[in-house]
Amino acid sequence: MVKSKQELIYEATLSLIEDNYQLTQIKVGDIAKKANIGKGTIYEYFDSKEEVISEAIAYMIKGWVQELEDILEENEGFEKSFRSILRNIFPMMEKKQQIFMGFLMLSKSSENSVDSLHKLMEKNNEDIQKKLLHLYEKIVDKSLEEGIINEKPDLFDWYFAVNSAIMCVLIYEDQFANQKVFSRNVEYSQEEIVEKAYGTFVKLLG
Amino acid sequence: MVKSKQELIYEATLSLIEDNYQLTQIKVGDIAKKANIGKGTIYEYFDSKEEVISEAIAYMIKGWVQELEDILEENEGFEKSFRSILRNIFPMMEKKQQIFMGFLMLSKSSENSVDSLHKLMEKNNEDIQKKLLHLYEKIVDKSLEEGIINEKPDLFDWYFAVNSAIMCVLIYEDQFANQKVFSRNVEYSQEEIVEKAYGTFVKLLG
Amino acid sequence: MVKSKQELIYEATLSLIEDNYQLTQIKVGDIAKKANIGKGTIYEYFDSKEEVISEAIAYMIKGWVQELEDILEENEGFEKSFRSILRNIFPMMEKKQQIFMGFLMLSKSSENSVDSLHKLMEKNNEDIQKKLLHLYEKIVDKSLEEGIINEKPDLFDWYFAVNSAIMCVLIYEDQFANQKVFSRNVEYSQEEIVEKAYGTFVKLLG
Amino acid sequence: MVKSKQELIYEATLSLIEDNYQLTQIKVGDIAKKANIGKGTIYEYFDSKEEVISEAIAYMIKGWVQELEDILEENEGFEKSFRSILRNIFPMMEKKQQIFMGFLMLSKSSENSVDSLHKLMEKNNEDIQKKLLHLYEKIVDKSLEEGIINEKPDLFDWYFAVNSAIMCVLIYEDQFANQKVFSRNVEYSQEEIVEKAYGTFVKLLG
DNA sequence: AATGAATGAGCTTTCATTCAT
DNA sequence: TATGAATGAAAGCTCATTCAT
Repeated sequence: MVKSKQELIYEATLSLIEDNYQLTQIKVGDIAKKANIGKGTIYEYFDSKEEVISEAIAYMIKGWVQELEDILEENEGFEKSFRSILRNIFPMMEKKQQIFMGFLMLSKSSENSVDSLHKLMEKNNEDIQKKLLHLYEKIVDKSLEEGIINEKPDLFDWYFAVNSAIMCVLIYEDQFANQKVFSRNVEYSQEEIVEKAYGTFVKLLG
Repeated sequence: MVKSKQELIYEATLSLIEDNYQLTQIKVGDIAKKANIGKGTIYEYFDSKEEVISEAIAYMIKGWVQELEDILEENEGFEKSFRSILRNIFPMMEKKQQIFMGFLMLSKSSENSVDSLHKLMEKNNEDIQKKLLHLYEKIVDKSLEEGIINEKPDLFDWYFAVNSAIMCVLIYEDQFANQKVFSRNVEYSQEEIVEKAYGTFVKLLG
Repeated sequence: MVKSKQELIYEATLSLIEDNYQLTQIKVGDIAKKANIGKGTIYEYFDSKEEVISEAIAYMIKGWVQELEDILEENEGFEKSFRSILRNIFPMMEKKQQIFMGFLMLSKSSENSVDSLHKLMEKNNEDIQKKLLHLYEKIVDKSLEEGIINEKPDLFDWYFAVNSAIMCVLIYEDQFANQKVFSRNVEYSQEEIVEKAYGTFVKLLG
Repeated sequence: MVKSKQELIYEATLSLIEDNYQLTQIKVGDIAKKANIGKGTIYEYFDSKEEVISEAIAYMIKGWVQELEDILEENEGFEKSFRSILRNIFPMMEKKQQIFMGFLMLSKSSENSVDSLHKLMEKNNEDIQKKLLHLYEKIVDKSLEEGIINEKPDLFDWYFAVNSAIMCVLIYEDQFANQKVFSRNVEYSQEEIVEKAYGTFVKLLG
């Protein structure tokens, strides 16, 4: 299938983010160059640089959330599904940590922001937050069905529990993996971290 | 006591951040205006705008960590101290969420960053991370002394536990307080959240 | 009769001018949209945007001059004809004042102009100027025939006299009609202005 | 006396207009180069390119009107003064015809204009128009005092009379001087044109 | 030491023009 | 013949930094 120009532009943008550009210093010219198209072409499809970036990110995140939902749909048991989800966080983290963490914490912080990039992102944020919350709830409901937890806790509590499990992976990857902490290597296998993460959920809600 | 020029500049910068400027769009001119000094003066004390911002942030965070350590030093019991720490997160969040969350997740993400602001921040990050880890460990050690937990867990585990407790406050403030989630208000009192946060630590390590 | 593509393009262009676009900010895309044709099509018939605009204007002016000449051809007496011409200036002014005034003063001013639109216009100017002069002369000759004036004055004098009569209408419409001048309304009926304009010619040459 | 930066910028702009740039295609970079200053400097003194150009023109015109008023103040008799004014039009025309004619016809034409340059000009136009009208009235009043005309005509009539006299000079310079019209040279001396122009005023109001 | 006027590199965006279909 | 997606040169404007005072 031929990629639409939009997708081409999204992917060029995301690949710049992978190259560790900070969002705010991505240049339209860079995107065009990566995508092998003219600068002007970008403006045929988007109204501004900010729109390109914010939509590219939304595009990526929606993809991620979808991937994780697909895992749930496979109708394996809760534990298997959730562990599989956690395991899938690793490759997602690989290159796009900032975005990943940023969006897990999609926040009202930029509410009064003067920055137009952030203003535009908020338009997508609500939608993404909804999708994410929906995914979290599916996870929780599955654990309920299987009796892993006995009774559905408050919204905040189950949100925080799922989030913490995922955070476990993120924090490990972001701050411990391949690094010395207190001059000590703190290395675990991926499977060990998944174990800890899964355990976090159970401890918090079980 | 007379404020040093540096401090004057730090505070002007931080006050801009409180005004919800995105880091990357703070202008040297704005800082100078806030500080009531000339633009040129800033360059007598710093080599670049990036240096000003990153050091201002480091200055703020070190202050925060110090404040939290001071609470521990007051030699109240563990539970009282830790709850007091958690309670102190709220005002810190108030205006500087982005920074706060950003630094809790001080990460290797910007490792290869093209962005010079982030490059400079890393110089301070290691130092700050060390201070933070140190604070976390003091917390954990205190809980050990009092038998709240029985045996010192692995570095990653205790780090994650303290971090999760703090995250509980952050996530509540950032994503639930004063907002509808799933069209529902999910309001808790500050004390209820402190309760949940403290409980998180206990559940994870207890 | 089917309109030629060229005419279609001229009319789209002129209608943009009526909409009060400044000449220099008319976009090829706007013309194409107005004309309901593709942008590329315009370049099948014209070499550049400037050519389109300058020829559209020439097309319009030649039309005007022709209209005025037709009035003279009707073989009414001089006074009736000239008054009729003056009366016909009003609707011409309506929407295209800038053009109208610009062309009455078609000038050598743009002689060394760097601007390519004006360079191209000059190609048409000479032709239009000739037509206009010819019209003026016909008017003067008619007045001679009827003894309104006794003897044919110098070229500059009769040109200036006809021009002043027309200017009388233009200046009234452009600067007095529907406006306060010195905080006073200075309103005349169209017929009163025609009277003044006609009188101007007679006073200057009679 | 040292020229203010503003004046420097005005003069650079006006000198570009003398070089026959069309207003709309003057580049900020050109102005800066002419003025021997950096592009950025211009934005220290003006908010936009349009502001620079429109204020430069207003600056020039106010200068002209002042020059002509000064002549009236010299308290020579009417005829001498008015002829002197007319004589002074020639050098003003020399290089800035477009502007000169444009402003004599300062018009409501651009009222609904989409073009921001013209929008800004209008802010100055009213002021300039007032000054011009004031000058015209002084001329007329002087002619009244000396009995050149018997009774003060209507506003429109005296405005049109003075304007026509000036137009006589302008049209001669713009369309006849140094040009062939109908293949004939139509050359007059400057003094002959002043004679015709003065005569126009007298014929129209006398 | 402190300043802020001056700078110009570097950015986003526009739009006339081309050309494959 | 007609098209409009693609282009990239060109322009306005911003702002970190310098440096004469």
